[in-house]
Amino acid sequence: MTVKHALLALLDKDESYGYQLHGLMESALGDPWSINIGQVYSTLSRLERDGFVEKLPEAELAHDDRTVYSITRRGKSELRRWFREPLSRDDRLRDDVYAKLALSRISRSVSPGEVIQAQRRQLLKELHQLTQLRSSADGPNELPYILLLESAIMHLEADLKWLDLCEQKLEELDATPSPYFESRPRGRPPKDDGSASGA
Amino acid sequence: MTVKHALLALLDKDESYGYQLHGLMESALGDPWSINIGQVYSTLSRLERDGFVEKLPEAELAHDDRTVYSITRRGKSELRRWFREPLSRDDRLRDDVYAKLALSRISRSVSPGEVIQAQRRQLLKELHQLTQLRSSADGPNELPYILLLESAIMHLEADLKWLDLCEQKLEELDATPSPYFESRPRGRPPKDDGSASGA
DNA sequence: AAAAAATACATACTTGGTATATACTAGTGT
DNA sequence: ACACTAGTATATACCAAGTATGTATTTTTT
Repeated sequence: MTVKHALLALLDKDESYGYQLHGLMESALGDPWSINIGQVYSTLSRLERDGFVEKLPEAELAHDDRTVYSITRRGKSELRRWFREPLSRDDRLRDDVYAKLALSRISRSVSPGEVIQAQRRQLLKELHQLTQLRSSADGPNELPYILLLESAIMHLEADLKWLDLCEQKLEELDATPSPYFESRPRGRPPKDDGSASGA
Repeated sequence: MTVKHALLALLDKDESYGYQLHGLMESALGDPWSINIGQVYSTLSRLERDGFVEKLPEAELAHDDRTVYSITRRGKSELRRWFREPLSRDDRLRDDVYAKLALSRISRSVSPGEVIQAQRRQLLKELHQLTQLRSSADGPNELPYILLLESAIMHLEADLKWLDLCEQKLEELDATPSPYFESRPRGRPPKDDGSASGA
């Protein structure tokens, strides 16, 4: 979703063509947002299909080897809509690490403790790297980049605190015998052969 | 990626079929991870293609209308690999809200302040909802779900703190006249017509 | 002049995800 | 008894996002 609107925003500032948009996007949003050049072209053609951008007539072009796009009225209104609409963070409830941890309790091919430890090592490594970057990024023009780093750092710290919480809670669990993470199908039971355990 | 390994983990516990796996996945990982049933089948066929799972021979089936899969040796080893390998969080550097904020400074069709405010309202709303859920989820069997909620809450709080930081930094910026978020292409300059400003 | 790098676009492919079509079974109401 | 609804079960078509690759031209470097 965001790539689409990033291109719209860039085109809202000035008409442009695929290759240039690719560079603009990287310089506007930084390395982590630099996308595959091919994606620029496919996204542009989808935007054109939906009437958000249009090709400049060739007559106005200085170079026949470039396909220059400009934003349309529909595109501008879509962009405004996107800007005003806040982004939902409910995808935070679909966390990969959580899933892995939960699955590790089911599958027994690895212990949750191991998963937590390995994950913590990784997070500490990444936190270290980001902190390095953060302290070396001090130029006055780097404010946006610094804000991005701060964001990532804050979330990494939250991840680490959460791992501690998990470890603690799981220890409490292991002390008691009750079976958590019990997993059984919701619907009709497996019906192996017509035998025992009928409701 | 995770859906693939979730199915592997479930099959590692016990052989199963698509429809059942769908239910198992929901009861093991909770609502936010409940996926479209169609995705189970396409993921299973990809897993089969890659040799991670295989269909049970029909002879062993009690019901000819079910396609039961079991995990293979390759599948088990892939699963172990995934469990031991920590997940990278470097995608935290590709934050949608950050991108939106940066783009809002470029496009001028909306002010960064507005974006921050709208986003904060949204986050507060979501935080409220999660806090409600958190306090009503107190059954002993809900520990995993509680951990998930805690995680989401912690990250929402980080988001909110980050928005405050942004607001503050942007105010400092607006007080000074220097042009941040300057965006120019990296490569060859636009070459409009063969005229001024040649290198 | 030749080699390397940058510019520019397009297409094929993979993956993740949604929507939809189909068919069968079991229970429920009238 | 009949229709309706809900549940079980699979498969396919479709779309969007993203990667890899192919190709051609131009500019810069050696």
